[in-house]
Formats: sequence, structure tokens, C-alpha cells
Amino acid sequence: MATTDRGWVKPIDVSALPNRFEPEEAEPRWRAHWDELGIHRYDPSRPREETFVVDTPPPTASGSLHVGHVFSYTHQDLIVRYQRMRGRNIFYPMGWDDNGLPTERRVQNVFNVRSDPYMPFDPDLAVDRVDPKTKPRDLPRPTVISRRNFIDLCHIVTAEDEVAFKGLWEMLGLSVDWNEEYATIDHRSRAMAQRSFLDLYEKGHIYQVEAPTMWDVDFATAVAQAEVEDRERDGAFHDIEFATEEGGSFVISTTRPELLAACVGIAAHPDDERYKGLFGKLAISPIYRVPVPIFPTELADPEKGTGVLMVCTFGDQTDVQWWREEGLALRQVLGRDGLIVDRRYGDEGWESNDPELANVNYAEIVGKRVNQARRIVVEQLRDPANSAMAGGDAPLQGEPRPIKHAVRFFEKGDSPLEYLTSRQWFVRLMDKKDELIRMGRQIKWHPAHMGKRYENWTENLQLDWAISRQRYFGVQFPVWYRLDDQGNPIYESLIVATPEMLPMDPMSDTAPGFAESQRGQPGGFAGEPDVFDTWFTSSLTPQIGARWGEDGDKMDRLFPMDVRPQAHDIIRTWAFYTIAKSLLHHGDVPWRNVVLSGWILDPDRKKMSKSRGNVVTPTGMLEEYGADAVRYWAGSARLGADTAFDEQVFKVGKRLVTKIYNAGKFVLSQEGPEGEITNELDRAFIAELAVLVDRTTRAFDEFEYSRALEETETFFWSAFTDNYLELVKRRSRSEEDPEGRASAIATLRTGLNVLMRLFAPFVPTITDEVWSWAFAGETGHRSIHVADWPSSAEFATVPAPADAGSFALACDAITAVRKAKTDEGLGMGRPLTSLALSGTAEDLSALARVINDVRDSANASDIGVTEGDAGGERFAARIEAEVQAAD
RNA sequence: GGGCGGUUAGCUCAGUUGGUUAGAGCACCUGCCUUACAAGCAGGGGGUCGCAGGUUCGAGUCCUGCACCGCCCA
Repeated sequence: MATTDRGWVKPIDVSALPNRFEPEEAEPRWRAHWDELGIHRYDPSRPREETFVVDTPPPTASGSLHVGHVFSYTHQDLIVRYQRMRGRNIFYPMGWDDNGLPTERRVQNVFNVRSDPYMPFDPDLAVDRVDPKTKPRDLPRPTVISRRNFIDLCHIVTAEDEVAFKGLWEMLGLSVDWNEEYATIDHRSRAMAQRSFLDLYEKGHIYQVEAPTMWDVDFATAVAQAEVEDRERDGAFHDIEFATEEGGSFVISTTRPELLAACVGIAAHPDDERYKGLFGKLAISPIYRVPVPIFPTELADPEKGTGVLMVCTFGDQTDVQWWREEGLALRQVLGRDGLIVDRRYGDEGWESNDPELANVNYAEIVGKRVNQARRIVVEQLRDPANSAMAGGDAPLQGEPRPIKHAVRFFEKGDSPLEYLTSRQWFVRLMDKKDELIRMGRQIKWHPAHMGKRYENWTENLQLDWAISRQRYFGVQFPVWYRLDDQGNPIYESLIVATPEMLPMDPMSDTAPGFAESQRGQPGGFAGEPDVFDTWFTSSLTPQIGARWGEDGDKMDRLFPMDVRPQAHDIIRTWAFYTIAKSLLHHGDVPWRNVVLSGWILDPDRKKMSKSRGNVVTPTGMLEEYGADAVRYWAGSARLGADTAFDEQVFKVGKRLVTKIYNAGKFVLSQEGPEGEITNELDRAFIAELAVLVDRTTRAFDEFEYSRALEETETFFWSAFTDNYLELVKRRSRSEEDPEGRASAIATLRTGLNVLMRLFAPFVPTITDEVWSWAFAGETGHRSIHVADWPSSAEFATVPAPADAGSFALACDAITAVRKAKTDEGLGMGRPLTSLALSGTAEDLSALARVINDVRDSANASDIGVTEGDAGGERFAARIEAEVQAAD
């Protein structure tokens, strides 16, 4: 026979395999093997069009590993593993975002230290870790250490975090190229951030200005619009009587009476009849008796409070606007530490009709925090002596009226933000909104509606990007200032570093043209002490990966990148700033696609968070269920969809792994003649497999891996194992039908081979395990992860079935038999002495092509068909079972 | 207040351009230790698709309004 002289398909030795698949044994073994084969390595010699580039998010090295990390990083890896099987040269780096406030905070807590930038470096400093069980109030006063010592400690804790993260990524089986590892505080990233600064500075996108800026008093640093969030807080309207210069009075409402000393104007709506007559005149404040201008503004809401309000420097963003537009005085009473600063009424800019009264009152709040000052001022307002005009009543009208209102906070802070004037660096973006939106539209967002969030944010942008921070563990500005004869910096006369100096620190590197001895001396130089906003560096992940401007610059091979995976809560920061940087540096988009993972919610549909104590540890999860099962869970969630944490799904994943293991063992232990796929049922099965391959490939190309998984899983479980395997079990061992047997075995192996590859991105360990038993040797691909992604072209040599519906017909027939057996309480393997199927003449005649497999899987000695009603189903079965011998 | 998303079985979710009787897994009930798999197999019950209108021969799907949940922004 033509089919038999080609050879014999040899079975694998099932007895050599463990009964159960043990992920804890197999996963480390496979990870080591992948490493050995180097299959995750990027090949810089291959051209751009063969390369798939990922702009991997560098996780914040915060010490806490979260199931959300596992979820979203798996999503990237699914896409990457698919692309690798498509033959793409993968660039998949990993960075650690260790620079910035979270690290500073951890260092402060772990070692109970604070940094003082002016303290000298102590090379022998040794500080101990605080016992984490110590209650905060039992801690001694923090040890004050130098900035350099502090940074050393930062490196110690982040190194530990990075080890923990790397361990998690490896356990999860991320196919990252570990040769492409970096940290946002390492030399390369610092040089890149400074290079970015120099380029933006040269192109005129960067400026420095003394201006009101949002300020966090606890961290004592400026913050950017993107880092701000509103929180609902209790507050109270205080109705306070002001006088007019003509002897009249009016009442304003304010939630911030403690800023009365910072009052520089009074405003009301231009159409407000009550106050129309006052515009252009002066008002007199109570307590301090300071004359301030009254002006009209469209921004005042006549319905709010009394319709007239006081403008302070600065209570909020509109105060800043009025201060600019109206050219008001600057009276800042709040210091950078959040305490009321000392001022003297009667001095220039602090004119008062009664300086003596003003100074007595003001002295009571100097050095106080905002809340203390508020209580004191409210008491002062109850005193008629503090009326705006001598002889008046108590300025406070009635009692404060409690309200709930939104207050702005730094997202990492605990005190409301203040607006303080300070010298800060900015990147000019307000004039580039249109271009930024255009960039956003050139990028494909997955899911698409996430692009709207980007546009929304960009359209509503109100401030340029404040990039300077008054912190320690960050990348320094590559800038010095010349000092004047008094030793004060001349901000207009800055010295910028040259590219070959990078990375550099202006606080320890000497400015070109000066000697280090001139640091801080009159006529000498001084370094810029600020550091960059961490986003200034992390918005450069594409450039860091591609080594922009360095030796070995690979921008032409890697940029724009293919995909940026990220979470949707940082569209306004990470995605936005990366697009902005890419626009300003290269005039191009940073990537073609953004894929956004959802969040993991706890079963109450709240975002899982550490503070709620509902966090499941990812390592525990991986140990209990295995990486494949955990990846299955992540893979079953659509992009962008927030997903409730459901442990059941891990169990389903684990079950799938077991099923793959057993199905693999079964298929590969079948032996028989080697031959072509000729049988009608087999051909029909292959035709359906080809459809599956096309559909999953399309889904993956659209980043819809969850659809690919769902379809593959359904096909595997129902078409392959439940039906096809059962239908051909007998034929694949038949002695009488070598051609049919060869066809069955070839089909079984083709089915398994293809399904393993379709599953490989999701469950990389079990699929490679099964692959290794036979297919690795047959194909020469030593790992399934570098095997070719299936294509329907692989089946081109298999003839199309006579009837595309043959496989479905056989499945329906066997289902009818099973139903009959179940109805009679018989086991599925129970032999039948007679089996009769009824259905339409058309179905029955089509069924004839595959009826032998149906008969065999029913374990019937004979099968008959009769035209007739099948009770709403395609077929109905009448059976007679063999009488079983009593035991 | 503006923008975006969601609401489908007890739970977690699919449902492609409108088209037979709305699907899956888990859970539940019944039967079966069947020569790959009891971590299995077979069968079954369970849904007014958030509410109210509209378009259409036909709506889970399109349109309008409303409610609730979530996120972003002000």
C-alpha cells in the first residue's frame, strides 16, 4: 500500500512521563532551556521591517508586587510571543523606574533618615534598618544625612526591589531580553534625560520662570498638572465684611480666611447689580485694613456665596489668572514649608491703614500651619476691634457654613496643594496642543476609545509642563549659573553642559571655564540644585531603548516602536509625555500602537489596593496554580477591560494545562503507518482547523489575544478532544484499514501540533513540553516559541472534504448517541448491539461518508439509519445495549 | 457640570457589519471509575439582555431619554 511504505509513526513512551504535569518542576526547567537557546534575544543585524519593538513599561520599583502587574505584563508577553512566532525579531527590553519620590519615601521609612542637601557626604556612614513592626510614634528622630548618602541608600533599596521584580517576571515566563535591562536612574537613562533637556533647550522648548506654581508643602516641591488630583474635603464658607473706601461695606464668602493677609483684590461679575458701583474703587480688608482694588470679572459666579469674592496670592488657579490679568500686588504669606512667613505691615507692598493693628494680628499667625492660622484668624474676625473700619462690628457674619468641596492634592501627598511663586523650569506645550492631538490620531489605541482620553486631556491642558522638582533622588539639570558680585545666581546667564559630559551632576561637576574653587563664590558659578520630574526621564523609554544619540544608536532600527503597552490611568502622564517628547525631539509618533490593560478589581468591583488589604500576592498565585494557569487568567481578559479578580479562572487554566498534557500524551502515543490525510472526516476536521487558524491570526493582529484564546480553547476542548479524538480512536488503531489509520494519525498529530502553537503564547510551558516530545525533532524548532505561527497554507496539501459539514454531522450524530446512553443510564463505553439514527434523508445521506467513525465511537457492532423526526435535534438515536455479565 | 466606558444566567464574561430558538466557563442537578485525562466524561435545569420610548419585516446589537456602577477631567 502506498501509504505504508513511507514508514511507521513511532509512539512516544508514555510510561516514561509522569502521570501528572508538575509546573513547579517543568517551569524552571523550560525557562533555563529558553535562556540557553537565546530565543528572547534581539538581533540588531536584522532590518526594521522584520523587527517588532516593544516600549516596555518600567515598573516602579516600589517594593510591592501586585496581581495587576502580572495581568498587564502578561498581556504584553502574549503579543510578543505571537510576533516572535510570526518570525519577527523581537526587541523587548525591561527597565526599572527607580528614580523619584516613591523611592525617597521608602528610604525615609526603611532607614528612618532625612536628607539635607547641604550636609557633607560621610563615606563611612552606616545606618540600620528600622524594624518594620515599630510604630511610627516610637521611632527616634530621623537621622539627617547628606544627599549623596541618601542616594546611596536609594540604590540599595531599589536594587532589592529590582531583584524581586525580576524574579516575578521570570516566574511568569516573560520573554524579555534581559540583555536590554536598564534603570531610570542608571548612567544611560540619566545621560538620556540630560540629552533630552539639551535638545529641547537648544530648540527653544524649555524656559525657566519665577511664577506661581502648584506646590506640595510636605514634600516641599513643585508638582505638575498631571500629578494633581481632586479630593472631596470638608470646608466652610466664612462670610466676612469688607469696607469700601467711601465708608460702605459688603460681605464676601471664602473658604480660606487664613489667606486674608494675602488678599490683593476683590472681584464680582460685571453684570452683578449689587456690586456694579464698586468697580474701580478700593475695598478695605478687616484685621489688616489693607486697601485693595475692586474689579469686574466674567469668572465670578453671582450665585456662589455672596457673589463677591476676595482674590489672594494664591488661593487657587483663578487667583493666579486674576493676579496676572489685573496686575495685582503679590502678597505671599505662605512659605515653602507650609508655614505662615513673617511680614511687616508698613513696609513696601504691605501698606495698611492701620499698620499697628495689622502687625499685632499678623504676629499671632506667623510660623503657624494653615489650619492653625485659620482658627486664629476666625477668632480675630469675631472681634469688633478688627473691623475693616474703626468702630465697626465683628467682621465675621454669622457662623461658618460647612460645605463639601473638591480640594487639589498632589497625588502622592497628604496636604492640599498651595500656589507659591518659585523659579521653575517648564517645557512649553500649550502652543502645541493641535500637533499633540494630531500625533495622538496617528497612533492606534487599543481599545480605540482610550484615544479619546488622550485627546480630552490634551485639549484641557492648562499649563506648560513643570519639569523641575526640589527633590534628591532624581536626574539633575545639566545646568550651572554664573554668580554676580554678591554671589547671587544670574538666572539669565546659564551655562549648559556639553553632550560629552553626560551624565553629569552640576553640584559636583565643575562648570566649563571655571575652577571648582569658584563654586558658590562671587563671580563664580553654582549648580542648579533641582532634579527633573521623573516623567521627564520615563517619557524617554523609546529613546533609552534605542540608545538615541549614543554610540550604537539604533533609532533607525527601532523607532517609531510598534507597541506601547500601559495602564489607562497614566495616559495623561506617561503616554502624553512620551508623545510630547517624541514630537519635540523627532517630529514623529513614538509608536504605532498603544495597548491598554484594564485594572484588577476585587470581587466588590473596587480597585484592588494595598490599603484595602485585599491584595493577593502574585508569587503565591504562581506557586499555587503555575505560570501557565496564571497567564491563562490574564489572557482571558480583553484589553482595556477592568476585570474582577476571580480565583476560579486560575483553576480553569490549570485544568486546561492538565488537559493539554493528557491529550498530548494520547495523540503522540498512537502509532501506525505514516500517510496522507485522505479520510473525509479528517479532511473536514482539517478544514475547520484552517478556519480557526485564520480567525486567531486575525485576532492577534488586532491585539485581541483574548478572542484568540477563547476560540482556540473552544476548538481544542470541544472539536478536538471531546469529538475528533473520540471519533477516530478506533480507526487510529485499526488493523483492517491502514490508509484510514494513517489518515487519522496524521490528522491527530496535525491537530495537536497546530493547537499547541496556537496555545503557545498563553501557556508557554506545557505547550513546549508537548512540543518537545515529537514535534521539536520533526520540525527542527527546538522550542515551540520559535516555531512558525500556524497558517492555513500548511493545509494546502490536504484535499478539501467532499462536504464541508462532515465533521459537524459526525459530532451531531455522536451527540445523539451519547444522549441516548445517558438517558438510559449507561456509560459511554458500553457496547451496543444495535444503533439506529434518525434524521432527514439529506442529513442521513451526508452522514454516510463518516458513519463508520460514528459507529465505532458509539462502540456499536452495527449502525442503521431511518428517515424520521429527531425531536428538534439533527439526529436521534435508538440503542440497545449489550447485557452486561453480572459480577 | 463635561467626557469616556459599563449594565446579558446565581458568579465571571463572550456575543464581529441588525437575521433561526441569546452562548461559554464556574456553581447547581442527574448519570457514568469509559484503555489519554475522575484535576475526567456525558446529559440537564437556569436569562422579560438595566428601564422607557423609537427606527425596522426583524433589535442584546442602531437612535433618543432616563437610572445605576466605574474611570478621567473641571
